[in-house]
Amino acid sequence: MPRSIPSITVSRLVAYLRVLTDLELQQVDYVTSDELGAAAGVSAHQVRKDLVHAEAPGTRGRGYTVALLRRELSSLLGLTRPWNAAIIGMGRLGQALADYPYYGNSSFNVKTGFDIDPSKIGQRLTSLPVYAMDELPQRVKELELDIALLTVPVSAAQSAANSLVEAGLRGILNFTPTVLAVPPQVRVEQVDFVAGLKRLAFYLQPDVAPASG
Amino acid sequence: MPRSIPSITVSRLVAYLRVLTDLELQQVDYVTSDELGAAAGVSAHQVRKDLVHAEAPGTRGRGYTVALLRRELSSLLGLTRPWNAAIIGMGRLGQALADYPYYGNSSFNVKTGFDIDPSKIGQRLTSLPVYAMDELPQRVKELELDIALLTVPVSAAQSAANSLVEAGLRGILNFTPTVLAVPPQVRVEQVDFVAGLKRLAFYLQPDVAPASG
DNA sequence: ATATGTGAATTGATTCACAGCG
DNA sequence: CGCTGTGAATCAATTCACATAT
Repeated sequence: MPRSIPSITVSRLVAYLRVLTDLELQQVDYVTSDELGAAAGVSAHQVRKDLVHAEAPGTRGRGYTVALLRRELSSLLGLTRPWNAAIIGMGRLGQALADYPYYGNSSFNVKTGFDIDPSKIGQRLTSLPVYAMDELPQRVKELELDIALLTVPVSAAQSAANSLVEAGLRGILNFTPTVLAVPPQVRVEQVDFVAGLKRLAFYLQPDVAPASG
Repeated sequence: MPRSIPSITVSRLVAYLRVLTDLELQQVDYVTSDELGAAAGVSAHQVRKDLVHAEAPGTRGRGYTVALLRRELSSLLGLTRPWNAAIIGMGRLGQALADYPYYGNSSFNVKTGFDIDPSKIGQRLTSLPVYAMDELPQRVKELELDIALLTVPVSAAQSAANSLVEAGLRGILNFTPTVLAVPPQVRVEQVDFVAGLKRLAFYLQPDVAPASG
């Protein structure tokens, strides 16, 4: 039975998981939908509806068991197995991602970088080895890569994505401001901070009414 | 008459604007809702509904005038005036953002950085000057800063946000995986790539049905 | 002919209200 | 008594269908 959860709900589940991880660190045992909602910026109603997807029953009168719910969400979101990632494009952003400390105790292992620039290949600009793009197919198999963090220039984004798909990667975290064309079995998630700036600009205008979201 | 457009619509308008900017560069004169939708990854119906908000009538039988629609969306989104931004937290990510080339011909000017680490202050790690956090209030006024790119460690995020609000900034682009508590006149947009990775992980699981979004 | 613009229909998501359980 | 779990009701967003303009 293939599960199917709307993308917007998945986003909130990710947010709950983050809060629960914090709470567990602080050794909090129980949390109510009210508290969880406040910390994640949504209503208690919303939290309870979302948690239907998790198989972690709460205790009426008391709330949810933090440890149990955290484990359950973690499992639901596929974070109990390791995922291997590579950074495609070792420019400034790629390098920053390579040394980003907050993958933390998470299930993501950033294994390597790729670049077309010969001057970046082989060296260790960061703590990661960097390979040439045409080594992608063999390295994907060798390192069992699942996910690409795509940080190439806009002009190279689609052709890089094509290579990724061909090499067998199934998830792309796309940092370029481009809508990538990929086959349906490949999932793309967008991380576009310039688009974020533009959304901000809209809402900062004096005659625009604040709308949540 | 304060305009009010749902956040999800604003996101799509930003995407259309990007496509239109490309088309204008390629000297394309007209674009249909069909083409625009394909390039932005949404349906033609959706495009036409969204463009109700823009005052740029299309030509029946022909489509929209690229230049006109681009200008209109740009104005609607508040991108015809300059916005001044500062980077809060000059770690790796902050430095990468400081030197990011694609603000391009956009209306965002990243003026300066701030940090609490004395070793980062004053120097020019990047092309930007870096000030101490306690200079924030005066610099916000002096440089007429509008927007903060928040790239401090998670543990410092809320207190930094408080300082930003107090100093009078009204827009925060939040790179930390935290839900910031801010007064209603302050807008926060989230850029959380680890959350993006986690959403990817969910959809990469073999028993999860692909849902769009 | 062709593609926009928009009311109506549909689908989906959120909020409500309250029964049920601890 | 407090808080979860969930059907029902509301609200919002998307899709459809077609009249309308060029």
